[in-house]
Amino acid sequence: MSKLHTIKGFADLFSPESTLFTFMEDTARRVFGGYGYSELRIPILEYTELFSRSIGAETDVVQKEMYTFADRKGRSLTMRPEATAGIMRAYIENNCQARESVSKFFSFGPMFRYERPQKGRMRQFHQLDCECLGAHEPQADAEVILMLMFFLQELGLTGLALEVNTLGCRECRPAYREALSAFLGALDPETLCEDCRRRLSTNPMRVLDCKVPGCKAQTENAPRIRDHVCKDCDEHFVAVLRILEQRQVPHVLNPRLVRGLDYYMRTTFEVVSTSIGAQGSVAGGGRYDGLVQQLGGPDVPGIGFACGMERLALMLGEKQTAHALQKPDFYIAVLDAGATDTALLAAQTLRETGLSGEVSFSERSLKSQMRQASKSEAAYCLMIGEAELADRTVVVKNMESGEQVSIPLASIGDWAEIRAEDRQSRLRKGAGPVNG
RNA sequence: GCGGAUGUAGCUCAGUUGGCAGAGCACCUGGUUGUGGCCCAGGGGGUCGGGAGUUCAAACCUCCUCAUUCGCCCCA
Repeated sequence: MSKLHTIKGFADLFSPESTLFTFMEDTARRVFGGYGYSELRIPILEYTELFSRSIGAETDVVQKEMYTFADRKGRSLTMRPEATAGIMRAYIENNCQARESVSKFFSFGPMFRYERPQKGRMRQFHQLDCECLGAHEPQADAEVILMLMFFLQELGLTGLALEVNTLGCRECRPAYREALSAFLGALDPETLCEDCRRRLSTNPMRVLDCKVPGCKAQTENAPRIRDHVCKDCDEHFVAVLRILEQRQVPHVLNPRLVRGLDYYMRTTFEVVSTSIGAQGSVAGGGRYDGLVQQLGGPDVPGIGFACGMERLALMLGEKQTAHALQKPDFYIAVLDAGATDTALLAAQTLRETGLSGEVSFSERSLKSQMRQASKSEAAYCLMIGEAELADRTVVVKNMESGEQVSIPLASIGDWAEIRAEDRQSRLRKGAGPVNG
């Protein structure tokens, strides 16, 4: 029989990584909830058309990276490569604009892109998404950015850089694109990398984003979109920046910041880390005012962002910000097989009182069991064998002090209650059984 | 889609010019001990990722393949 393994780029998440994901989700609910965002859960599978129409038919994501297949009736379905499109579909389909002028959603879950896996990039990866629909004001952009930065701060992350730019709108972007093409076309193609020579015709704005030093040097004096946007776009961007400055949110204007998905316009932003490898983009987003209409809905503006949870987890793990796993209160060592039932029932009583811990089921030597108890870092080791069973007692050993006492089985609930209260008060004092 | 690296015990990894398959940690047994941590002695464990080739002889050399990983690309 051949060994089974996971699909390339798909992973099983055990603790502590899974714990980090829970932590991020809990923090997201708390922070985003505080801004009036409600959780929206959307399907993982959608009709392919949804993504090709929103993300852009010419993008790499749509052309090369989607998990697309036909269902049993021959309809083309796609595992979502990102969340925004599905949220737009849900918004339109449920007539959300009729119920409230502004709708704010957050959502998280797995996304799928057929890419070559590497650090911070999986084929099944997880994103945390926020979308604000119905507000065209620059204050909405600023609030979204402030919320994202606050969320990252609440996760305990530092060393992140916020980059912002404006991409112009349908009115002014074509003119800029032309100006840029003209500039790039005048360059000696030999001085650009192979990829950029291709981009000249496919997506000239991406040339600005190239990391090859030669290309960077060549585009040093390229026309900047900031200088080519229309009056409305400029005022909008200035208003966003004004709030960031008032709040003293550190940020850098990056004229080269362009987004890979077609639907973005005006404000665009990205949060990058330099400490987690080549895939340093931790979060990215921007405004997408035409998208809802483009998908057949009303003309409703929108702005949002997505966070890469695997990338956040890399940073959390690295800094060990992770909060941790609670140490158990007890470990029950079973000295004789005949005492196992009693031990199990005692453990159940302890847990119902609020304590946590495990029972040893195996008939191993006491030495081995004590080693287990020690390894589990339980506060107390309870021991029960034939002798204890006979006089209805249990031996309770304080693992820290080494003290041990024999208490009646019948009063184990009382003992647990005292212990549980003790733990509560320790938690209140901040010296609880939580390690950092 | 393109490039580099890696794959040997449960884990982390050594393994010289091709010559008996190794260490540390973990696990188990015994000793010591204030019934656990430290220490001592012993033990179980391996398709050397898989397949083919070269050779008297391959973990080591060649080819193929699978997997992992880091980059490019792309993106969060």
